[in-house]
Amino acid sequence: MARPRKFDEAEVKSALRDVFWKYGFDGASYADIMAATGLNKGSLYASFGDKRALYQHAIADYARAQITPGVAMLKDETIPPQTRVMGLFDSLVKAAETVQGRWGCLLCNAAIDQAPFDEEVEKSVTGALSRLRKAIRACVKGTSADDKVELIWIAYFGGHVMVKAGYSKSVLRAHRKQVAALFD
Amino acid sequence: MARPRKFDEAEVKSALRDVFWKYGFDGASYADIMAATGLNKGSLYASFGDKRALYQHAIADYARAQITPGVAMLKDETIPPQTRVMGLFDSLVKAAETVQGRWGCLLCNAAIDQAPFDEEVEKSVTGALSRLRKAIRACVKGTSADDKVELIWIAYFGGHVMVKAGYSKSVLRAHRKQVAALFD
DNA sequence: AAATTACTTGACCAATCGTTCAATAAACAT
DNA sequence: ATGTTTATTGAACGATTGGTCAAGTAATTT
Repeated sequence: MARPRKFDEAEVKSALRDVFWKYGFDGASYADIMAATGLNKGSLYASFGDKRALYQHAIADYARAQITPGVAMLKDETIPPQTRVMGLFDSLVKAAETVQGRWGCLLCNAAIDQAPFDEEVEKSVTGALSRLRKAIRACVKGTSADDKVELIWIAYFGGHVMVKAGYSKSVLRAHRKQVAALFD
Repeated sequence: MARPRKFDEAEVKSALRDVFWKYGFDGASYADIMAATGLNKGSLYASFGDKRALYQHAIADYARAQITPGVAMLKDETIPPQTRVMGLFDSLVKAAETVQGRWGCLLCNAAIDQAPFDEEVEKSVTGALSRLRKAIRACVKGTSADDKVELIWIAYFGGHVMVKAGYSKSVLRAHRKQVAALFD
């Protein structure tokens, strides 16, 4: 062993997550990244690799912090399935009031503007998102369940995007109501 | 009068539209723009202004080519209101099969990644999109009409985004069906 | 304390970014 | 045909991009 790292890896990763979340891959410059992480390029390269690798770390951290808890909640069998799904939209409405929430969903953003041009990103993003989608699927029973899941999914994905595009919470509320109606 | 322009202004504008549509504002380099338009930087600057001005031209051309016809169709009183709205989703499904359609909607893309940082873009985009939205509003009557419009709107906006993100037509079909159900 | 190991720094790289401009070319008016 | 006006060209600008690396620093081991 020799000199240990000065920084906290988890903190750096969540800083990476935030900076790419806010600005996107192209929009985030090394100046932004250095400011957010407190590390300079050399350290970033030595520890994590190039910019695309940093982006992958951001994606992984977003999945850990946002998707995994959501999946866990959707699998919580102590709650009625409908309530679990609605919980997803409750947190979406709540997120819309926070600074980070207004940046949309990092994975959805990545799916839109990076996945078409980067196969590695495409893999990570669809991997994480499909975990969430499958968890939703398990909460929906009955006739035309697949159609319902599609609608819930687009409501979730689209909801994030609408928030990022600046649409007000009332859009989300109407949306949430519509998803609730699917369970009647 | 002196030397006239060698290029066709409408052709250049639609080339601008396509290149920004496909790559986004940040993603489109002057190399791309020059290749698409056939003009070099100097001519572009002399004729249209800087890059943001080019982007505004692209937005205007997209509105002319895509939004205005949609608004006209929505106002066509020879057709039942419901059919007009469904026509919007028919063309969305059809667009999903074309190359350009898979780039999403230029205005929605702009609303997501440029409008938050550029007030001029924000104005143009919401201007054009709200024309469409108002035309939808006029097609919806009865109780909770506003809620229905919100849902149609997010279906339209979100539908474009989902296509750009690579989701298959089946998503759109389920979505279309859901909008149709609003009219029952 | 000395040696070893690895992290951090900041200068530096080539490439590309958006932008400008002087020089050239072309069409109209006289 | 000549002069005027405008369009086009392509080289060049400084700034910034993502990426590299040798030198300096600091913690651990012997």
